[in-house]
Amino acid sequence: MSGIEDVASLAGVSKATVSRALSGRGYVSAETRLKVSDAAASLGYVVSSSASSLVTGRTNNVGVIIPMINQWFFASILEGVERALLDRGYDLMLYNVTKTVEERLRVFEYFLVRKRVDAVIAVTLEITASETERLLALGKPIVGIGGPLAGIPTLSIDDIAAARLATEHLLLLGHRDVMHVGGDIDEQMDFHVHSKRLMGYQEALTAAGVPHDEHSYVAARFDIPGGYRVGKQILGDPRRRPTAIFAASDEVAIGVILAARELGLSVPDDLSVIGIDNHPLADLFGLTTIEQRPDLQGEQAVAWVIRQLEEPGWTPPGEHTMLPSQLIIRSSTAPPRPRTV
Amino acid sequence: MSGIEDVASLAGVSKATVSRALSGRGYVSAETRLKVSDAAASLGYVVSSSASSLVTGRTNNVGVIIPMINQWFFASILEGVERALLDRGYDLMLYNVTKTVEERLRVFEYFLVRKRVDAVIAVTLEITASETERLLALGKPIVGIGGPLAGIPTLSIDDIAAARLATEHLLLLGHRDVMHVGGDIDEQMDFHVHSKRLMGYQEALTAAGVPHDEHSYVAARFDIPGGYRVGKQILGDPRRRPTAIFAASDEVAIGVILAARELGLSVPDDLSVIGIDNHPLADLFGLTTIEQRPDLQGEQAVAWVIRQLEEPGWTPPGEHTMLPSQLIIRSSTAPPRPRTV
DNA sequence: TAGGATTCTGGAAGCGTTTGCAGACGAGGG
DNA sequence: CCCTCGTCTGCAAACGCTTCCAGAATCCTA
Repeated sequence: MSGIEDVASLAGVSKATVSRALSGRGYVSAETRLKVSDAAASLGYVVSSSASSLVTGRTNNVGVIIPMINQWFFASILEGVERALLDRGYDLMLYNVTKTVEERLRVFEYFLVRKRVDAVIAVTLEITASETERLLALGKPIVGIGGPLAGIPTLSIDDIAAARLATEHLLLLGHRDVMHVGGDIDEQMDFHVHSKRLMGYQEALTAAGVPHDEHSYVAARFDIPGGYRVGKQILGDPRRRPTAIFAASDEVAIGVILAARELGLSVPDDLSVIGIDNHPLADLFGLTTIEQRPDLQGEQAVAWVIRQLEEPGWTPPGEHTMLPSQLIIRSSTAPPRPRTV
Repeated sequence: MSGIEDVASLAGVSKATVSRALSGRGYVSAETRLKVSDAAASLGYVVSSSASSLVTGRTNNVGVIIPMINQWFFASILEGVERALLDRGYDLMLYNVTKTVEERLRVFEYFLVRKRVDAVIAVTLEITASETERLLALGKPIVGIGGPLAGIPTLSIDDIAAARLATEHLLLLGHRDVMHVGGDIDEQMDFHVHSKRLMGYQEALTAAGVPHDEHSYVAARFDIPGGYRVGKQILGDPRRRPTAIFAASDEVAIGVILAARELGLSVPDDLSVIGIDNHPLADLFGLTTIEQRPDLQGEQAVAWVIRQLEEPGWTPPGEHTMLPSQLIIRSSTAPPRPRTV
């Protein structure tokens, strides 16, 4: 491995000039710049990032804390973040933080603090006050996806509005017996998504004067099998069966659809189903849904974090930014079948 | 941020001793070690990894090149790799390399070379000879998941054997009309998985003396909608319809099952379906499959790479290691329905 | 008790960059 | 014609660690 010294002597200039020529900082004549880059290329020289970081204090790394990878929402965020970071010449350091206490501790106490990252993107991180404090104490830009989260700028869709929109769609079709299959409130891995979607659902019903109680909401594991299991349970009992279900995610919704099919129920004739996400499988199941784009959320988070890095003093607009989401109507929702008296 | 100097003066020792005490290298008395770690803790000191890397030449980073994240197989590998690396105190640098030529170039020419990683794990990387050469030229440990790949150690399941096993299971049940829905040979994102699974299928049929031709194999996009589309196509035509389908992945198999259901066909009464993976959804669909554990493959790759790092000269056993995989029988396969004459 | 081996510690020399400072040079304005 | 200003370059001092080396203290062993 050749160092800057070798390039300097080959190009017939000093190390300082090589550094300036290659980094584009400070004055270098066009002619010298060319000589230097030729020399560097012919030697296959690349700057040592450790040496460079040591003096500049910048690592060109961004740490990403994410609770899981193997799920559409999270994987999409990660893809978006990765793409955006690489585009801007930053590297991505991945920290998959699960529920385990010791793992969380390790990441917070140890990894993030070692001067390895310039900034942090925290994805739906349920975080304690002391952890927030620790992150802020780093003095590094940090943006959360999800939220809101006291003290750090976050972005997400407006979960309440999205849930309201979904529920209103069902109400508008004429449904009066709408159940909500959501995530377990006690088990939300993130910033209260589950309770916010439940809230939006309740708001819509209340506004429309449609009665609802605690039996209108059932918790499910947040994936297809989870939706399936709850779907089987709810739909198996004809007296309990609603005319429409608002599922808190497309995966749950698809599980419900599978359960309905298995019970011989037609969607949407016997049951309307709506979800949230616009998951890649939504189209296959004709699922009406509220779209969100986690990849774009990832890109946005990167943009903010980089902007803070390159323009000190700048801060993201507002504590919690809500991205728009829109209704996509497919074939899983329809007016309720006229009641056979 | 306090430096080693501060810790040294607080503990009343030299920088050298602090370094030794904290890193555990060289002689330090128990008493001094304690003083030093107390001082470090009270100052919130952590070593600067740039400074440390600069002198040791080690970054404690491992680069992971992966073609996609949003798919069970890849996400699982990534989770396995991440967990294993963090456990050993290494950080993970993520490079999501898609098909784009310029992106590949950028990663190979630029990112990996900047002295930022100690080793590389390449996941199902379809790689040119010159790229391989470039990777090897880094002189850094590198392990591939997938393979084989000339010159670098790789690991994967034995795709041919797995496909053979799956096909044999169908043959053993008495099927003679078995089709294969696989990936597009021309589009394989990785180390010839698709052609190897096709080959295993053909081998099994040939060995059993069951005739097969180019019409026995149909290419599908490698996901649920892909399997669904091809399933609709194959199963829609009663004259063409086989009694069993071996799908090259569980996602494709699930798509086929969905198509069959939609056509009013019963699985397994009218059609047996088997896949490969043991995807989380396999259980929900009662899918018989050949299990593989991408997370363990990831962990294994990490183990090899770290061992090479910590024990110079050691190399993984063999060029291409094949992991065992096993048949999991569920309800999607059964003997063919007796022919109604 | 002497002498070597072992344990412990500090000084100082790097590791490979970036950057402040100063000097050199040419151009342009008064 | 002199002075200033903008451009260009090199010297040398960091940046914050690790580690070689040498010296001191302690412990065994003969």
